[in-house]
Order: sequence, then structure tokens, then C-alpha cells
Amino acid sequence: MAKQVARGRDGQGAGTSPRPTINDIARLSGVSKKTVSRVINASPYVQNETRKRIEAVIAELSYAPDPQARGLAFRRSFLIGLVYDNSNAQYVVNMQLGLLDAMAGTDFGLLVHACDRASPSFLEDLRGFIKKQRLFGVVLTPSVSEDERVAALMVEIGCTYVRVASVSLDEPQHMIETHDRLGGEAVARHLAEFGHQRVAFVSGLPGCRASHERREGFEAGLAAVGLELEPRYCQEGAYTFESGIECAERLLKLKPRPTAVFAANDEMAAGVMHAARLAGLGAPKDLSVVGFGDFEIARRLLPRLTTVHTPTRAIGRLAAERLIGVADEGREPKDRLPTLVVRESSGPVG
Amino acid sequence: MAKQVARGRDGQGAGTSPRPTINDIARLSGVSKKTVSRVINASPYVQNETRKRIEAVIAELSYAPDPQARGLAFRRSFLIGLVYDNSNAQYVVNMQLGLLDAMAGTDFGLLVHACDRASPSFLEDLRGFIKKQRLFGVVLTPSVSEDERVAALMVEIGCTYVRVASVSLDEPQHMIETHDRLGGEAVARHLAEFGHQRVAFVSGLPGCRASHERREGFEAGLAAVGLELEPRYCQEGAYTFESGIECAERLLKLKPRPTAVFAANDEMAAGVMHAARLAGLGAPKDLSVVGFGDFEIARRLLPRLTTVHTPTRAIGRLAAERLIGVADEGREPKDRLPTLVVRESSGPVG
DNA sequence: CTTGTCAGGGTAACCGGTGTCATGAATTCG
DNA sequence: CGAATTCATGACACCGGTTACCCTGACAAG
Repeated sequence: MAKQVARGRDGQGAGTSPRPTINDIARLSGVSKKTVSRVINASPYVQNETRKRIEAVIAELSYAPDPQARGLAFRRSFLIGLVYDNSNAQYVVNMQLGLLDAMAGTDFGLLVHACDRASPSFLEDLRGFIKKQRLFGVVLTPSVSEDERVAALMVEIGCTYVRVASVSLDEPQHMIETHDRLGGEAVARHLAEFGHQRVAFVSGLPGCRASHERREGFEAGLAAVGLELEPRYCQEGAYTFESGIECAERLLKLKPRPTAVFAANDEMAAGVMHAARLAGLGAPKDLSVVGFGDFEIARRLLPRLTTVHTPTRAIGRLAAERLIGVADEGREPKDRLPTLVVRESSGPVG
Repeated sequence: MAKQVARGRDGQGAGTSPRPTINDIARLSGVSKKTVSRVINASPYVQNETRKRIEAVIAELSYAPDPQARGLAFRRSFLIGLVYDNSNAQYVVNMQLGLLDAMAGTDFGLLVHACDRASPSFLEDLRGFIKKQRLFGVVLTPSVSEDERVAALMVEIGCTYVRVASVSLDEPQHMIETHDRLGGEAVARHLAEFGHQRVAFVSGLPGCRASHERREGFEAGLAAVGLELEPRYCQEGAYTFESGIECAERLLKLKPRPTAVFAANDEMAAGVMHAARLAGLGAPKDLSVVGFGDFEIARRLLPRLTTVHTPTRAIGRLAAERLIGVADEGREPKDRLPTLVVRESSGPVG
């Protein structure tokens, strides 16, 4: 009784008023907390009138259920985890922003977990991260997303997951595909239109699915117009600027030199341009260069880099929507596909 | 009873064995759950023998207390929030990695919140983020960290916070200072040693504390050797590559031209080098250029950029340690200070 | 021999929600 | 028209921890 009175002067009071609980809502709307819970969880078994009354009280006190308490009862938190082992900071941040986009206005929170696949405790760390926090679900991004041990772990511990990868590696509900192959094809078409015949490819880390897809798309695109990617024009890089330089140095020694280079990411493409410049070759006059990713560096190079734009943020949004079950996936599918962005680093052969 | 027997064949069983709770630990070690709780929370009132016994059981079952339940009881989660509105992805990721470094092995999780200070709902969004998740504490990074409305909000809602900023803006316990001023001074000394007298400065966004500090340090360093930063050699940029270009174009029109430019970040420094190159000026021969930040771009420019290295990851580690109360702050303070990294974009005047 | 103090530990209520089941009223059906 | 459903709601235990408080025994002081 005393408590009830004390609570009577509710909500609006002090600056740090204790936040209202489901009990406050129940009392003020004259129902049991269970019924309030039903409203929160959109149960159909609440009379319209009752629901409205409760909703009014909820709105007035701007009540929000405590995710911790809810999580405890549900035995599952309202947190989704972003798992990455990607050294491209821009990719990570864009992905994060996309996830946050989709989670805005929901009760979900975004927890991050950076990992290192080479670490011996990698899988245990990941397991700990998920189990300890009782994650609602996780988003796996390349290249962890390509690791089958990780997928197996998710299944083992029964964790909902979405893998963002260049190509399907799992059942559809677990995949967000980025279709990197299409980007490779577009690059091939683009270079072919400019009349290039001796085209080269600088790959990313071996065993990296995305790089592989970009190459396959490139080869397919070339084949479609009767061209071929010669093995000697293929160099194995490591996604870094430096590896781009090294690959370019090797390529530029060949006779005849390739007239165009497609690098599996912007970073290496920048390295290629760098090496070309050191060798006295200007892009696009002496060598056309195309990258993949369309990160900031692409626009800061001189000439600006022709590259494949990847809609990372949109992909992130999609991934989060999939996890939290928002059926918003109906958006223009085009927006999720890689698209060629033609700038000045590529041009007619000559 | 039945339950007890069923639970008897514990832990090691099925792949997805239900994770052990404090009750399991209590039963198996023959004490009450309260005593287990005491061990978990390092209460002194537990006999050494009892403690060891309990710890053994905990280890055997690899029990970890559920952060949700703990958080519920504590009325505070075990999550710390990273609040940022910084467009430099690398900064954000490095900061994140530093925070995660400090949180590794603890029960804490890292929740991210990207925000936009220009949004009308900015403060409400932030408040919602913190209150809804009952955050343990937040790390504010530039430039949100400089916003006094935000600090006031933290105080109002009683949220523990740490502000990462170039200079002290608050009580010491809330500040992690990056001492950008020292970086500016080092740049001044460096350029003075090379004999530069007509030095220019490209600032970041007006009202940005960090940019201001970098400039003040620069001016102080110049003054120390009898030099001066002339107002006409100061240009107001916006931290972007493009603004760096524009500022450089204005600076290069002046007669006499400055012989060195210090830009408040690497991005603008890259813009300056870009503009110089377009104007037919080579660095460092015709113009020395120095940046601030030491992000990837610094090493990818040609010539590579002389810049001030900022130990963002270490700063992040520090911030998280401060929040979660790890007294590990005793590390070499040097490691947290900005240091000049001399590369090829700066050289003797001539 | 009391009384007081303190280490060491247990009990019960509680944090803020959820599940399960019971209940009464209204509706449908044979 | 009585029985069987269906609907709308409440009572109560429970999720996995914590706090507040009480109890016990040992040992020192009075």
C-alpha cells in the first residue's frame, strides 16, 4: 500500500526518475503484468479496448521493456553480433552502419567481435562470445563467413546466423550473397569495349572465395567476347597495397606487357597504379587499371580509379533485417548488386 | 528430486548441454548459491578452502555467470557503448580494437552507436541507447566527445563515461587526453629544422577542438624558434580530401608561396599533395607536406606522408580500462602520446 | 558465565520480464 | 438447450543472478 502511494506520484518527477517497469504499466492500466506482456509481444489474445488502454499508458510513461529482463526470460538476448576479421576498416564501418540502420527503432543492440582466424583460440573465443552473451544471432562477414568451421559451430551451438559472402555457401536463409562474379564480368566487358586483349588479373589471398569469384566472373566475361585470361598474366597478391606493387612489377616485366590490369580490390589496384607510375607508365594511357570495392582510396587516386562499387551498407541492412525478421527485404534487388563505376584509370588501349 | 537426478549426469554430455547455472555450482560444491555468488564477486567473507572447492567446480563445468541475469540484478548491464560520429573509418575500427583489447577475457561486451550530431533526435537517440540497454558506461570519441550537451546528458542520466579528446574538457576521471598539441609542436620543430619559414596550416572543421589544438601546438612550436604562422597562410578545411585540395589551391596562389604545409589530418594532407602535383609542384622539393593521424593513406601516397602518429588503439584500450576499472593504466605513458613519423613528403626548404 | 563481535554462510525476496495453467465469460455446435 | 470451444485474462512459478537480513559458532572482553 505504502509503496503504491509512493509510486503514485509517478514518472514525470525527478530528472533521473526510476524508469517504469511492467508492473507500473499493469497497475496504472488496471490489468495484470501478463496482459501487458501480451501487448508488448503482440499476442492476439488481448481485447482491442484493453490493448489501447495499455498502449496509452505505455506511451504516456514512455515505457520500454528492459532487454535484460526480457532476455533472461527468453533465454536469449536482444543483441546481434557482428563478427569480422577484415582488415578493411571502411568495409567494417559500412557494414556496421548498415546493420545499425536496420536495427534503429528496434530493441536490438549491435555487439562487435573482431577475430583472427589464425589464432588457436579463434573458435573458442567465438563460441564464448556467442554463448556468454546469449546472442540473438550473428552476422558473419568475409572472410570468417567463408569458414566452414564457423558455420559448423553455429549449427552446433544453435545460433542463428547470416553469412555475407560473394557466393552461396549454405542454405539460402543463412546467406546474403554479394555476387562478386557479376562485378568481374562487368570489368571484363568494360575492358573489352576499350579494345583490351592482353588483360591481367591480380588476385587476393589464395583460398579467398571473393577473389576467386571476381576472377571467375572476369574470365567468364572475357570468354563471352572471345578473350582469355592467360595464366602468365595472373599474379597472386594478398589484398594489400604492397602486394599490388609487387604483382604489378612482375606483370610489367612481361613482354608483351598487359594493357590492362584488374585487381581484386582497390588497395591492390592502388599498388598497381603506384608501381606503374614508378615505371614511368601512366594510367590509363599506358595501362588501364580497375579495382574492386569502391572505397575512398578509389576517388583519391590520380587518375581516379575505375572500380566495382559494392553496396556494403545496403548488404548490412539486409543481413540485420534477415536476422531480426523484418520482412523489408522487398527492396529493389538491384541495389544489392555490385556495379561498375567508370572513372579515369581505365581507357582505350593505346 | 527427479530434476536433481536428471541434472546429475551433468556438463560433458550432449553437444548443446544446457549451460550450468549458479545453482548447479552450488549443489555440486555443497554450498548455497549465495556463497557461489560471493566467490564470483570476490567477496572476502569466504573461507579459503570453500573458495577453492567452488572454484574447482566452476572450472570443471566451465561455468560463466549469465551477464543478463547479473545485469538484471545489478540494474546495470555489462555492456559498454562506443559512441562515434567520426567519418574516419580507420579511426573507428582502431578505437574499437583497442576497446576490445581491454575487454578481452572480461564479461563485458562492446555495443556500438553511430550518431549524427546534426540530427534533431541526436540527443534523444543517445539517451535511448544508453537507458534502454542500461549501459555500464560509454566511450565518447571525437567529435561527439567535445559536445557539452552530451556530457550534460551523461551526468543527467547518471551514466559513467569517458571522453576521448585532444585536451581536457572535464574532470580527469572522465578524460582520456590525446594531447594533439604535442603533435603540432613536433611538426613545427621538424619543419623549422628543415629551414622552413613560410609555413601554412590547413585546419579541420571550425569548432573542432582537435584541429584547434593541433594548430595551437604548431604555433607554439614555431614561436619557440622565433617563427610565426601568418594568418594568410591559414586555410579552413573540412577534414576531407576535397577540402584539402581547395585549401592548397588557395595557398599555392599566394606570393610568396609557403614552402611547407601542415594539414590537420592526413586526408587533407593528401589533398594538398594532390593539388600540388596538379600545379606541377613536387613534394618535398617544391613543397613539404605534413599530415596528422598516420592512417593508411599516409603510407600509400607518393612520396609517403610525414605525419603525426596517433596511437588510437592504445587510447581505446586505456578508455575501456578506465571504464571497467582495470588498474592497468600504469603502462608507458609515452605510448599514448602522438609522435612524429618522418617520411618523404617533407624535406629541406629549397 | 554472560555479552559482544566478527567471520562465514544460509534464507527469502527481488530485479523485470516470460511461460504454464486455471478461470470465467461468450460463442459455437450438436 | 446443454456441452464444447474459443477468447480474454489472471495467478504463480521461473529465468539466473543479486541484495538485505538472519543465523551460527568461535573467541575476546567484561
